Amino acid sequence: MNLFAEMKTLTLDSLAALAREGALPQGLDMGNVAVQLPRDPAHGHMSTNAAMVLAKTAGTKPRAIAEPLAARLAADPRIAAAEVAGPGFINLRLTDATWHGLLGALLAAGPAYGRVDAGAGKRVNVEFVSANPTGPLHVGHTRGAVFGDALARLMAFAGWEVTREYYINDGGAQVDVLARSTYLRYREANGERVTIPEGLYPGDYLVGIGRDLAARFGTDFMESGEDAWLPVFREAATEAMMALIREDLAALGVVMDVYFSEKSLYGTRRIEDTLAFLQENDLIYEGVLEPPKGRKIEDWEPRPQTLFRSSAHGDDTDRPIKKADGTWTYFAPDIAYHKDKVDRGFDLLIDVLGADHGGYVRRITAAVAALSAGRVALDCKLIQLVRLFKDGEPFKMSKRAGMFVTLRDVLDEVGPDVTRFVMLMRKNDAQLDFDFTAALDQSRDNPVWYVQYAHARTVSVFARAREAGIAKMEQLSVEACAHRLSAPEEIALLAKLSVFPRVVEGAASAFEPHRIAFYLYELAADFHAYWHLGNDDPGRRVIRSDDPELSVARLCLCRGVGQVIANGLGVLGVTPLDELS
RNA sequence: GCACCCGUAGCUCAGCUGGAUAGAGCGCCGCCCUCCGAAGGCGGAGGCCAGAGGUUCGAAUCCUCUCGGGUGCGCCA
Repeated sequence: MNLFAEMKTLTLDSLAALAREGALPQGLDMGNVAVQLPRDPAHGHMSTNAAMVLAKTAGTKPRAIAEPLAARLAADPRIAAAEVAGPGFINLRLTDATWHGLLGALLAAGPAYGRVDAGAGKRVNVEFVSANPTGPLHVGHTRGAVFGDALARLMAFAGWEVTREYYINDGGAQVDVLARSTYLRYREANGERVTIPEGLYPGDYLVGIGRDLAARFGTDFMESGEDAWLPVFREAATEAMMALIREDLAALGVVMDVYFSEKSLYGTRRIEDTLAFLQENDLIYEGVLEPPKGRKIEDWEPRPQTLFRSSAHGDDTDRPIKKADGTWTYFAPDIAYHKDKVDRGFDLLIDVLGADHGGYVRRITAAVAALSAGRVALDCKLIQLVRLFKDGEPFKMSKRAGMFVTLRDVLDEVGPDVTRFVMLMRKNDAQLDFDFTAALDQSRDNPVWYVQYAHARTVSVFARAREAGIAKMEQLSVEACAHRLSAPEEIALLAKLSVFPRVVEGAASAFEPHRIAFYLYELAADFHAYWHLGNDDPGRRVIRSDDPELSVARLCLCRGVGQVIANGLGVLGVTPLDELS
């Protein structure tokens, strides 16, 4: 049930009726007509801008549209009052019965409340993390993982069919570096003293893999040349790293649907075929790039390369797909990979990337536009840096990875739920300061705790009700008692609950899961405020042993709040708590 | 030099794709509570939305320019 959608439909129907009657010109563009949430509660529960938006093209004054429209809207049984106000807004106040109906629908829908059909079953591919398989995931990856997964959940909740995907960069030079680093650990496990030279990966996490390989191959590769062991070690080390990464993601609550290997693109003509396709469309040519202006590159010399004409699709320059020595740049397999995604029939592609990949967005977007002839949109979301703090001090690096704070380090400090919520309290393109101490604080200052506390209250109140002997609790239905919810704060709370589907819709269409987190914080604040009213005035407590019917009505309201918090947290991938530790 | 992101209360940030008198938390000031309906509650001050133009009924939001911060810019991915 989406009251905003219902009211918008009603508004559009009313406008159509006015047009039929000749009160409005036929065929007006209704695209900008909206039903909105007024900032000021004095302006009613909802308002519509229809009269102002249409006045100009209708060749009349806003009030000339607003008056008859308001009269029609007011005739609807769900609407208590429709008043023309300000420059031409129509402010709507809904009847109490409408709100009571909403609560019934909410509780009936349960976990499905808030789902919308904006995606209409269209298919979206969300690619995220896609870290090089050369070590454990670090904080930066963690934020990307949390964002990508929450976005995937959000899109699914908004009616999209979602595929979560991880692109394994196992084709480039960095996996050779990994193999060499692992080989040294293998020698170490065979009793040799090794030092890891500059340029190789020094992290402790390779020690165990070296040991495993020593157990598997004994000393077989101690005397061989690199040609012999490199492919073996590359394969084994990459596999081990991906296992590690899957475990890290699982610990965070992230499960991918598809792991796509870059390597699978080589030797299968898939890159060649993709480029041939572009060639046919005159998007590939041999040429020489201009050096970037205003920036000195020491050893710049013009070289002929194979270039992709990305400037034909919105990029500011063309991009190399082959190095001067004729081998592929990373861009070539990336194009083939995105071609594969397009061919798999997705309607929308989303890439979640680190902010340092900002310069890459234009060219890959151009590539997808070219590959799909504009049918498939690619949207790249850039994830900004995370700065970690503990007790106000910058958080120190990990012991096991040697250089960076790992996902495991973060989980060890605060656990997956807190990590996820905190990382979703900020827009993806804003830098995030994450203070472990503050994130575990039990006070209003801490949004995670505040929202969880609200949920726990909506649960614990039922135990209190039983203790208080609310006898008819189990027998009374929402329908039978909801009419007792008439206090302004109760209607206001119901109105807040009615906004949830609308928030979901907006967040999904903007690819902004953080909106859910902020909504939940607001809802929690409203609920706590409602709850506290009972401290000063026992008559406003949820549980009134002298009035079981009213108690049950208020319990239903609590359950509704709890349900929405649980649903919202579900979208964020955070487990709602029934009690606080 | 060019491109992208950003600039909102003293601080950290929201602002529902253009709506009405710009919001929250912290900090500050005032009042209340010390009750297991616990880990606090209520209220107040605080703003030229970086600046200047433009678009229109209406701009923090869209366009242009300026200033200030971040990121990136062939042979890494």
